[in-house]
Amino acid sequence: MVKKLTISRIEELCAQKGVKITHQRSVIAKVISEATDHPDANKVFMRANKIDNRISLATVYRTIKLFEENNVLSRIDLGGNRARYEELSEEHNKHDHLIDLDTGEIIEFFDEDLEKLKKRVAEKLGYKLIDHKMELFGKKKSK
Amino acid sequence: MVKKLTISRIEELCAQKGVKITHQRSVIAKVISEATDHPDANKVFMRANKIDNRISLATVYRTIKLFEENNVLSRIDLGGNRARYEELSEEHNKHDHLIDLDTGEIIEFFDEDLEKLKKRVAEKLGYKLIDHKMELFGKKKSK
DNA sequence: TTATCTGCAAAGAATTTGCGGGAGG
DNA sequence: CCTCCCGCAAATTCTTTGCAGATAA
Repeated sequence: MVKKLTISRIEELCAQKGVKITHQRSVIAKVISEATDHPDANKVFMRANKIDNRISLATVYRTIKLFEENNVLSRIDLGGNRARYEELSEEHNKHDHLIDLDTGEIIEFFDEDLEKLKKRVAEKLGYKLIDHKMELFGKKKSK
Repeated sequence: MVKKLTISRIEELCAQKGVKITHQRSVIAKVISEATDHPDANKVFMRANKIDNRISLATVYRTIKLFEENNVLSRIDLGGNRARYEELSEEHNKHDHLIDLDTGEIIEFFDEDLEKLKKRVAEKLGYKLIDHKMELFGKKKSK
């Protein structure tokens, strides 16, 4: 054991779901929970490894997959090849992404009407909406 | 020259945009235009290669990239690792995807209100909406 | 000819896996 | 001990590229 880290939301969720939290998993969870930039696996690795250099890239991948399978983490596609990740928010915090095509900046947003409409559209097709992903790509309007 | 193929919509678009159409590009365009299953690069290769075995996987990748850059093709993320593709529809035909979580079936749909709302949400954030991707994941409601 | 395009095989990048050693019951 | 976990390095998988010949303008 190295030191006790504050418990991240991901870690809480894991506890709820019965996913065992080891030291490295805890560090990886913390890194992802605290990230605001939707890091890819390698970024997560670098940050986690900086906190504790006993953490390997393989473990980062294994852990991310474990988290994904247990729905405490979500993979997002922001164009480009590598997968990027973010903490899976609670239902009422779930947000979408708007990517600034000029700067690459990612704006998170939530729109109640949009969420309702998604649900309604799925219903109309005979489906119960379980999950969804949406990315808007836009350019800032010069005032 | 082997034989004259019917001209696909992708090919038309290329002509419009001044993208040179070679024999292999024509075959690849045709394969993608006619596909209804959002094939990945390898599937496109196998189908194109079946039509004309002078077509290599490298060319498929190069051509897909060319098409993507010229906006006659769009890459979609349906979960899983590989990129998948579909013909880019005209503006008024642009659709989203609903993925059946039980069967993996992909349902294409278009909802006018949803499109308008997306645009409005982007505006509200100060952006002009250029493009967007949306996938809904749901389960069929047992009647 | 001159520029562009292709196939092939090799290189790269991202992700996964086999294996033997470790950590914690 | 027993089981699950981890680091390491090798293996896979998907995609890109260098090169020399083929094609087309």
